[in-house]
Order: sequence, then C-alpha cells, then structure tokens
Amino acid sequence: MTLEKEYLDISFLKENGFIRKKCPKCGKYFWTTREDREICGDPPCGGYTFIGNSPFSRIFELSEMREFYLRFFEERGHKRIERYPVVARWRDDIYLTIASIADFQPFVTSGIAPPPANPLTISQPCIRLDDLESVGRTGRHLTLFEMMAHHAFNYPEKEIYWKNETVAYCTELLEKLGVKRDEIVYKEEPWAGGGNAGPCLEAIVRGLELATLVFMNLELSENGDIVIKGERYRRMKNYIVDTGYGLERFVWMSKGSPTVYDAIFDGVLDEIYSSSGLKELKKRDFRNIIAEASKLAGLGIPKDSLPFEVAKRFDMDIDEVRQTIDSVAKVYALADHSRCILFMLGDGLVPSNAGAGYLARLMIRRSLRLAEELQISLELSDLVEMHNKMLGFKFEIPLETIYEILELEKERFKTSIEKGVKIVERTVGKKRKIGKDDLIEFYESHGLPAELVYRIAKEKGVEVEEVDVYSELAKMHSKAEKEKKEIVTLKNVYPKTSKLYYENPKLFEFTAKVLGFENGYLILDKTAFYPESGGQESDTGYIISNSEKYFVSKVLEIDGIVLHKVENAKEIKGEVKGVIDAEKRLRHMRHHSATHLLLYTLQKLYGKHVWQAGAKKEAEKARLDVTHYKKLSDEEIRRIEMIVNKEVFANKPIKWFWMDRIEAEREFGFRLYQGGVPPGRVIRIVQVGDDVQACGGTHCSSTGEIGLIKILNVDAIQDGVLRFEFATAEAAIEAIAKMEAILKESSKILRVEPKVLPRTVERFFEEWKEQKKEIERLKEELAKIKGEVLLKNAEDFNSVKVVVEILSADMNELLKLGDYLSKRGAVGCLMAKSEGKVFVVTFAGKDYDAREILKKVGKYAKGSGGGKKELAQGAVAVLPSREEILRVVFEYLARKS
RNA sequence: GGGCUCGUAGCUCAGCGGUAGAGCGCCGCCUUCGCGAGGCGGAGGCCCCGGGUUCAAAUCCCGGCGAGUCCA
Repeated sequence: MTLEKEYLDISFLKENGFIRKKCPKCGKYFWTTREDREICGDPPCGGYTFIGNSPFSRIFELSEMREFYLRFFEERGHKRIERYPVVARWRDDIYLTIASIADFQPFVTSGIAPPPANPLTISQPCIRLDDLESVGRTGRHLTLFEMMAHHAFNYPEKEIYWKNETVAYCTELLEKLGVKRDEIVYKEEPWAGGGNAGPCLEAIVRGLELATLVFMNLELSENGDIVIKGERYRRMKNYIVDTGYGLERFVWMSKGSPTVYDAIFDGVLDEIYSSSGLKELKKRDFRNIIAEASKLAGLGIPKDSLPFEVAKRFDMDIDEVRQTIDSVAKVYALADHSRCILFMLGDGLVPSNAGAGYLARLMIRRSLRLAEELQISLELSDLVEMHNKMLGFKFEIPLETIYEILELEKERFKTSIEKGVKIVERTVGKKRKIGKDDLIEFYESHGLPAELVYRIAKEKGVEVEEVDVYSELAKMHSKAEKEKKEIVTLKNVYPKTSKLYYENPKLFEFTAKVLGFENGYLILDKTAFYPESGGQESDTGYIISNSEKYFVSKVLEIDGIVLHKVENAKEIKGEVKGVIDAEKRLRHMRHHSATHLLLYTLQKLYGKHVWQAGAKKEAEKARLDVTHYKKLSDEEIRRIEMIVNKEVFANKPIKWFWMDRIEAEREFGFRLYQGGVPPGRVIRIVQVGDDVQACGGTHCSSTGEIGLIKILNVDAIQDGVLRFEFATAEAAIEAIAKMEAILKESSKILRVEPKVLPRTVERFFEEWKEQKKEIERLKEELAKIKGEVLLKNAEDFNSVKVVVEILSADMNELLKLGDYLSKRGAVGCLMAKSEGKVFVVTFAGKDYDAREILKKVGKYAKGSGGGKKELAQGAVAVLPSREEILRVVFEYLARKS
C-alpha cells in the first residue's frame, strides 16, 4: 500500500484551483495553481528566485516574524505554548530537541498523556548537527533554528482538524505575508522519523521550502502493511498534525538576502568581519560573489564545484573565488555556531568528553578553530553576548556561568592542541612520511584535525599522504552495531498491580491475592514490595503461603505489573502474606530522600546547570551523578556536607501527591524530571523539604528521619559529571566505623596515634627510599670487593682470566658482580641458589660471547636465559659443582680459540 | 554508552623482554670584582596500582585507577 490516496482526498487543494502534476526532473508529485508550471522548483529541480526580489510584502526581523506567526494561529483558536529547552531531558532516545514535535514525544504522541493544549502553536528552538559540514557553505543550513509550528492531536473519539484545515492555514498565512497563491507549490513527500510516519506536503515558494506539513498517522510495526523508506508501518488510532515552519527561512525570504545568515545575523556578521584579520573580508564587494554562490548552492550544485561556477560567471580567478567563499563560509559558520552554543549552555548543557555534553564541546571547539582561522580579535563570549542581546531570550543559566564555562573550555582546548602539536612534531621528526593511519590516529586519539598535521609536516618538510581523513572516518564508523536488551515476557495478561507503597512507605506486611506464577515470578493483585526503579534497589523479604515461607530475592516491574522473584517455590495459589525486609527498605528510603536533598543543595549552591545524570540507592550507600563543569575541592565538599545536613537537622516535612502532569510542569518546570520522565496523565510528585521532583520512590516522612548524611567520596566519572557517594544514618555510621577501623589498624601496625599517622607514614616512606638507595650502594661496593678477590683467584686460560663461582647472593648482586668482572676482561659464570631455583650470570669480556656460555651451562644444568654479549643472565634447575661448570667454560673457550 | 591513545626523575619525553635513560630545571665546584653564559661533578625513580605469562616484565597479557580524544 502506498500513501498516494492520502493526498488525493485533500479537497481544499482541488476546490482552490490546485492541480496535481508530476515533476519531470525528480519524478515526484506536486500541487500548483499554475497550468504552465513544469517542475516542482525544489532544489535541485530549480533554484532560488527570491534573492534580491522578495515575494513578501514587507521585511521581518526574527522576533517580528515569530510574533506574527504565533498570533496568526492564536487568532485561529490555537493556544500559544512556551518553548521547551534545547536539551531534551524528557527523552532518553535523543540528546537535543530536533523538532517541535519532539516536545510531545513519546507520551503525548502515543496517546498516554494529553497535550498541554489542543490545538497549540509554538516556536521551538531546535538543534540539528547532522549537516554540520554544510553550515556556512550552502547559505541555508543552520545548527540552531526555530521551528514555528501548530499541532493538533486527534483521537478516535475527538478530531480537532486534519489535512484540509492545515493546508488552508498554510495557504492563508503565506498569502497574508504577500505571497501570491500561484507562487505556492505543495510537494508530496512521505515523511518518517522517530518511530512515526505519514504523508507530508512541503510548502515551497520560489525554490525555498518554507514549511513542512506532516500528517502523522502511522507507527512502526513489524507486520504493518505500509512501507516507507524500507520500514514497515501501520495506522495509528490517534493522528497528529505536525507542522514545521522555518522561522529563519521566513525572515530570509522577507529580506531576499543572499543567504539566511545575512538575513538573521546581520549585526554579528559585521562585528566578525571588521574584527577579522583577513583583508578581503573587510571589503564589501565580495557579497555579490557570495550571493551567486548561494544561488548556485540552492540549485544543488555540489559545494566543491561552486567556486568554478562562480568564477566562470564573474570572469574571476578561481582560487580567489575559492578563498573568498571559504573565508566567508567560516564567518557564517562562526555566527551560527556561537548562537547554538548560547542555547546549549543557556539551557544548562555542561560540556563533556562523553554524552550530551560532548556536543557542546564539539561546537565550542569548532568555533574556537574558526575564530583562530579568521584571526578575529573577538572572544567567543563576545559573540555569545551579541546573540543574547539580539534574541532577547531568557535563559536559565546566567551569562556569567556561560562565560566561565567558555573560558575553561578555551583553556582545555589550548592545552589539548599544544599537547597534540608536540606529538605530531615528534612523529614528523621520526618518520619520513605521514600515512593515512597516522592521520586517523592523530584525529581520533588526540583530536588533531588533518589540516594542523599538514601544516606542521610542511614546516618540517615531511611528506603527508593525501587522503580525505573525514570520509575515511565516516566509513569506519558506519559499521557500528546495535545491541538488543533482553526482557522478561509474560505468557498471560494481568491487570496492573496496585502499589501499596505509594501511599504508605512504612507498610511492611500485607495480604494479597495471587494472580499468577510464571517462571519463578509471582504476580499479585496488590503489593507493598518495591520493584527496582528510579535507581532505588528492589526490596527483599518473604511470601507466606499455606504456612510455607518463600524468599523474595528480587522485585521488578513491567508495564505496571509487579513481578516478585520467589526462590524454591513450585506453585503458589490463593491468598498470601507478604513480609518486607523493613531494615533494608528503611535504608533505601533514607538514601532516596537524601539523594533529593543533596541534588537540591548542589543546585542551590552552584546553579541550574546542575542536573542529575544518574543515581543508585543501595542499603550500604547511595550515589548521585550530577553535571557540573568544575571539580570540587575538599573544602567545598565539606561545605556541601554541612549544608545538606542542615537540611536534615531542620527536620522539614516530606510529602508526596499525585498531580496532573501539565499542571505540574507549569508549576515546577522541567527540573521535575531529574530522574527521567514518568509516563501517564497524572504523575507522582515528591517534595523533600524545598525540593520537588517527579518520583515513584519510597521516602521518609520528614528530612530528620534521614538522620545524617556522610559524603564518602566525590570523583569525576567524566568531564562535566561528578559522582557523589554517600551514606545515611546506620549506613553512615557503618561507613565511618569502617574508615576508623582502617585508621586504627594502620596506626597499630606503626604503633602510633592515628593523628600522627600521616607524619609517620611519610617518615617511613622517606626512610625506606633512603635505605633502598643505601643497599644499592653497598651492593655495588660489595660487588667491587668480591670481584677483586675473585679476579685474584681466577683460573687462567691462555692469559684470559676465568672466574667460576657458586655464591649466596640474589640476582641483582650477581649481575653487578658479573658486570664488574666482564668490564675487567674476565670470562666465566656465577651461580647462586635462591627462591627454589638457581640463578646464573655469565660474562665474557670483549672477545667472547656470554650468551653462548649461558647456553652451554643451560644445556648442562637444565635451564635457559639470555642477555647481551658481555653479560647474560638466566636460571637453571639443578646446581652443578664448581668443577663441572669450570669444565663447561673451559670447553667453550677451547673451542673458540 | 562504545572505540582509540597515553600514565617512566620536579617538567617534557626516550626506552617497549635482558643491570632504568636524555633534555630542561635543581644543588655544588671551576671561571668572574659580581651577574649571566660556559666547563666539570652531583642529587633526584613503588617505571600509576593489582594479578598473570616468563629463567627474566618499565616493556607482553588480563583487571582496576587516572588523564586525553573521537564517535553515537
């Protein structure tokens, strides 16, 4: 089945003079009111024809356009919604908000939760890094853009509006902006993404795609009957109007500027140009060149051949054109990237070497490199400040924090490059030629762009293999595989388990009805057993059935059904009694409440960029991972410990209640979702002191019950993420006792008071080093003295001194002695019995080979070894007599001379 | 989350199975009226930690810890 008929039933199009045509170039269908229009006009089937000639009736700035759009839809019954953060904290499948619909996935789109309003309109800043390389070069790509949208969520029992209304709105909006109806092209293009799909119309005006109207009515399904882009889909019960209008593109079209960058970054571009160290950028006549390049890019001409085409048209030198385009592209990219960075950091992303934070670091480093290549005198923070002023947006993170992060990142990048340059210089100094593998290693392991390697190699006059490192890397990474998780599946269907612990976390005994028993897992109608979730470990305890006691070792939850893993049970039926290990549960509860309190304290002390990045609550200790851009000193950690404990001592109440998710989000914001986003229309809110979070865990009834919070350790698990390990109440006392025991034991061994332990240990360590050196020196001395004696008593072979001796010494001493003798031209063999084997050292002066002597000895006494010509070492299994060895050595000498 | 690189003297690093090295810095001496420069000499190493292989491990293998980097 195809989607074709989905387009044919849009009666609005037919009733308003649109006719369906097939583009002879791309073979796709499109709608237009003009009989004489042949092609769809979408690049590459045509080019931009609005540059320098806008179809709009007036010019719009970003904020004017945004307001115009939102008001247009407000006036047509849509509710205006505040933008969501660009960091998609409510999603576990994507790091960044890539579309307005991403705000409502997965719970709203799947029908589990209601939308915040219906229909609604929003202007959602989105970040897409897929086409990073194109930014600045094509004239239209941006890493951050605002997707203006109107959405309608339709359900089987209630439809808001569907295709006709959507196309009508789009047409009306464009006409209101001055676009003639016969300039509008609606191109059919099936859409798929994020597990959903559906028919889609692209609204194209003069070659530029201004909006995408998606009619999302399909979902991924293995046995679906509709195939789009190789995946199978089936129809959804609910269906969604998902539109996307590019704010920046609308502004661009209104101005008819050469590029989208010229339309939206005007002030910033001027600043970059005038502070640039490059001469040609300070001239303004290059703008025609750029306009032409942009138009050509819009025609779909590959970016590599752009300079050639432009040079042809302007009758210019191709290298000059290439250089100009290259430099200007860098200016554009820098303007774009710095705005993206403002949103990333402003919405609380902390740069890191892994995870979401890496994306921020990537953008910052690219920008720093661009700024350096352009030799601009402005700092990254200056650009960020300009964007911030122009936008007039409110960000959660204060600018001062953003500047501090940028400064730190700049320093990090600098040291990393300095280090890298050294590595390259070393390699270049050693090798004749730098190959493909070297270039890849430089980039992947040390973060060094190929351009830098070329430059250094050129300076040193070393050849470098000509390869496209980046496409090589892309090839390597495309092979990545995905793993599948294993999950427990149930044979029968059960109702959701009623969770008694939600209302009373101190209920440790209960009775319940058995609904099923599969694979050792017991399913009840209700339970007080807490299943593992939210980082809180599951309860353990007993199930008593017919006066038999079964151990419950693990509890988990699947789709609202709680599974109790019961040990050594064959069958359980009827009514059972559940008994929970109360001690363990209480410890979990204290750790859980303490985790909330610690996070709250950290956010209060350091700022809103502090987010939970993971947590685990066990009986002995708990851990909390948070994002923060700096490491903490010991003093700071002690201060945090003190402050968080004051919250404990203040004995503030802990409350939990159910709340409408939309209302909760409105009242408390997204900071609710520190531990992830719970599904459902109504969510459980836990208030620990002044902290509020969405949480399904079990908690104490007041902060005082936590007793005491002892921070055991803090370390960085990656750049930008700190891990706090801590313990509460009994667990804290246990942990402290453990430390104390270690201290006591250590001081007992040294027979000192714990408080002088550091000093004593230091003294011992120093003395140990001192004595080690002394022993070394004495051994050296001893070897000399022994050596002298041995030389005096040496045998003689054709005036070569031969020394063979069995001593009591260790390997080190034998070697020193052997070395001494060898240097004095003696030949021979030393042996010593030690540690259950016999060490052998042979030496041979200058004219013989110690390794050969060792071989002979080894053959005679069952052993092996090796070394240098002058001195060799090894071991043998049996200890021969001195005479026997002497004979072997003499035999060797006799054969050699 | 996954991959890769690196942990050796105070610093920058070499060595990559066979008795731990270089340059810079530090200390002393010579030279100088003094400083600098130069010359000579010296101090300074749990070769990140823990296992394993081997006659022998800084070096090879496995596991940790730490630093860096790329990708998702």
